[in-house]
Amino acid sequence: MVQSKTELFEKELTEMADFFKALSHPARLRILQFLSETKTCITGDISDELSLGRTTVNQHLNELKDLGLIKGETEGVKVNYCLNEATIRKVESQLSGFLATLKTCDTGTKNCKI
Amino acid sequence: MVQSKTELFEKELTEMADFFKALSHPARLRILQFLSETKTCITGDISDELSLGRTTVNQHLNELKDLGLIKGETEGVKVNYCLNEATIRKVESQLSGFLATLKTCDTGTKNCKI
DNA sequence: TAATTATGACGTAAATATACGTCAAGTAAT
DNA sequence: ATTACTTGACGTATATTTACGTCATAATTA
Repeated sequence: MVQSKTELFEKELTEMADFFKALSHPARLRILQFLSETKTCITGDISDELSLGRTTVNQHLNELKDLGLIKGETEGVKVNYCLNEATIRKVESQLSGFLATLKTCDTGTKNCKI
Repeated sequence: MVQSKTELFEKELTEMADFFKALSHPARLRILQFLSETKTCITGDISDELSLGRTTVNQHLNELKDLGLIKGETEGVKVNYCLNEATIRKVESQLSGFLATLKTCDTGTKNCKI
């Protein structure tokens, strides 16, 4: 029992950490950016855009999909990927909310060494 | 040469991803929260607060320090840890800036399957 | 000075993430 | 019907992360 201590933390923190994790790889950021830039639902091989193999990109897509950041709707053989703007807005407010509450002590206060 | 393809992405995306990665673990979020809540510079063992060993916490602290999210100033034997609010604000604006630009296509547009 | 305390450096086992190849199955085109 | 195409499932090698123990070192304290 060396690992997996995440259950020791509050659910909210863990959930937030999961969203940050989804955004912690340049390929996934690029995918989100790409889906947004094209202003369409992209079908099929996004791997042409990134310099990564199809299966790798698919893995990244699934991670984004699992967290609800993108949608992937099957249409025949192909799959249309779109941003899920609802979740993105939720994440945006949750994460910036967290960061916004982080305040340092005021300079001069007891124990404030800044 | 199986990995480390991050150099294939734009520097800006990679830098953002690095910040998000620093925030992708509940222990590190908890540390930031704790440093903020106490409104002081905490000296010494934050591991009392989390249910993690000292060396583990130290590792997390170093990751946060490497990215400039916290400061750790040595004072004798002890070390005072504080939030680095400047960097936190930078990350905050970077994050919301990135997410804010992510827009889906408009419903009804060609290739928009929403 | 000796004991205690605080921290850093180093090593390491287990877990997880990353990148990709291969195969299978379903759909569409010929 | 056969072929080509698109995707998902599975396996896997390598890299990285996580959690921690141990030892070393420097600074206090007794």
